[in-house]
Amino acid sequence: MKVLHYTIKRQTVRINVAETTWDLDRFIDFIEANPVLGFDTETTGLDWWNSDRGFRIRLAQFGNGIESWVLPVEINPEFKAAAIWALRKARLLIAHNGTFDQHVSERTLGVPLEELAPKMLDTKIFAHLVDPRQVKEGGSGLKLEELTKHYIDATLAEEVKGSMTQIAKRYKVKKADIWPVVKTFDPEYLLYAGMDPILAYRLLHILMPKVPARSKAKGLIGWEHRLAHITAKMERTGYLVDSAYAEMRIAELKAEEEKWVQVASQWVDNVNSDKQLIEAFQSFGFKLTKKTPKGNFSMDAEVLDSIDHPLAEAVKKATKAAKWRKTWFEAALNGLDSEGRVHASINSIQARTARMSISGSIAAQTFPAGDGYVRSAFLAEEGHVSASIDFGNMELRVMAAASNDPVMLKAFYADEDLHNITAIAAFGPMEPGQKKHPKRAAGKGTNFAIGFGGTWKAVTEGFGVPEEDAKRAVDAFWETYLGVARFAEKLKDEARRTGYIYTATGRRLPVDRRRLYSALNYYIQSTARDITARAIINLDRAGFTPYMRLPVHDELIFSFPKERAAELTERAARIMEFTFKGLLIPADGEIGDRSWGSILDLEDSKH
DNA sequence: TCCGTTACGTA
DNA sequence: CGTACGTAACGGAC
Repeated sequence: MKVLHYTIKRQTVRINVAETTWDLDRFIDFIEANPVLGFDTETTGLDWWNSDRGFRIRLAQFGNGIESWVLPVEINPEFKAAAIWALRKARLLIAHNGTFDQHVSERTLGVPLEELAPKMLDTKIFAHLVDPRQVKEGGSGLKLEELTKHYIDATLAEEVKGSMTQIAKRYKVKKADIWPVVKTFDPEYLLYAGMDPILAYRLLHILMPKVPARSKAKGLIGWEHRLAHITAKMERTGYLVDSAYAEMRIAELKAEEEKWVQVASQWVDNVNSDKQLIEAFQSFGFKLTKKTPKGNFSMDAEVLDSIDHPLAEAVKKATKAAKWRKTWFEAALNGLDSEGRVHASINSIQARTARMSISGSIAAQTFPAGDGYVRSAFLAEEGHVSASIDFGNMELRVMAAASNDPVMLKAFYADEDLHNITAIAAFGPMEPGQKKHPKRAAGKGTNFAIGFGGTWKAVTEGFGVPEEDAKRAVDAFWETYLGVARFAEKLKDEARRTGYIYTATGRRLPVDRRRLYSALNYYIQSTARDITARAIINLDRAGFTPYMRLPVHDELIFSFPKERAAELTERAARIMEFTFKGLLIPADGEIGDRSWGSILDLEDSKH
């Protein structure tokens, strides 16, 4: 047995590293004496779905606040058996981003998600309930290193968590490539690995009392863990990829890119270099004016659109083709497992407002809307069809219900078009027989922009509404929806006094006092997220998880057996819909063919 | 090799 | 005084 020591704030912690089977007696004693354990794994990478072709677990670590054990499970099957035994023996397991370690445990140790999730406490969830802000927003951050720095010891965070960077340098590899090559008994690696369960254990005990009483009273801790378990099951299921379709699009986009790079090459040798483009356009005599926040000349789509020169068109088309190919189609193919599926990483609680995010091989939340161009690369199971169920007007309905605004509520109860209502308030009534107000766009832009915390400028820039119309519509909004105005003021006042607002689910959201106008948006966005989360949890209880593929903000994507698709879509939509403060948030389903994209290509699709 | 900046896709 | 994300790329800093 190897023993390492490290000092956290003058307190010595001990890391035991098992070297031979004889060491396991003491490991077993430790586990039996500690029913609540910090837990972590070290692996060869992040691609847990490739456990049948190269992905391996290397170390399994267990610990309390002052002592941990590192089992190099890769060198000894008895260590592996001991790790499995410990996972089963533990009453509670504390891990940071425990979802990853659950996937690893399932795929490499055979201990399924269903067994670990009920006793897992994830410090990322606790950290988010205490302070959801990123470090650059003035918060604690959500990564283990950031939390260690904020709550435990800055030096420790730098030394231990930064040590993998140093190790990578020593092995002369990139930081991302160190995981499979670092030697099992490299002392720095063992220290890094052995500290993680200690840090997770300590963090939980620091964070637990800081979780707001209202969050605890509303049961948010248990609720978020259940949600994380369900999204982990969605990750495990993965999404079937139509490789032939992706390959076809890749070839098409490559040809497109080459064509336009060729055109651009008369003037620049790199279409992605803003520096070269600025020089080129200036040399042609174009006067650039738009600046970036840092004061450089801007070279975005708006600027390129305004320049009447073949280079501008070539740059737009070449860069777009390259980006679409790499970001969506090649990412999907690169992430394929041995069964032709990709596994997204669903961060069930991520944004300031707790919105979920999806990263990795299916950046679903950034897929181009409007048609099925990208989504057609993702398929329902054999014999299944794709279905999408989304909430209708969720954020505006939340705004209406939360503020109890009589005008807005009346419009929703009477099933009237709220964008028309806002347009009428600003510009007068519609002609008899008209379905759409001639200035409905200004009404729509205003309704959305206000929800974002915006002003008339947002309506102009974001929705292409003339300045005068935008100003008039925004003024009319606040004069018409007095309940919304009062609610926004109430939230601002709460934020001004306390630095926080609370949502109906008991979530506490910090609001920067210099940006009080964002309080309304935080409330709405976070409440909408919680309504989606609630839907996911209720669908899970009703047995729908095997059919669920991805959450996309106000929409859930499913793979349903073809013959039962209509019935299941209807049942799922009824489970999803929710009455928030007396107002129904309706859910509506659409069924396509095999691919996700086919839903958007339906003739009568609302997309 | 890392990181800040920029651009751009979504709700 | 326009919210929240993730990804790709450049180019200067190390």
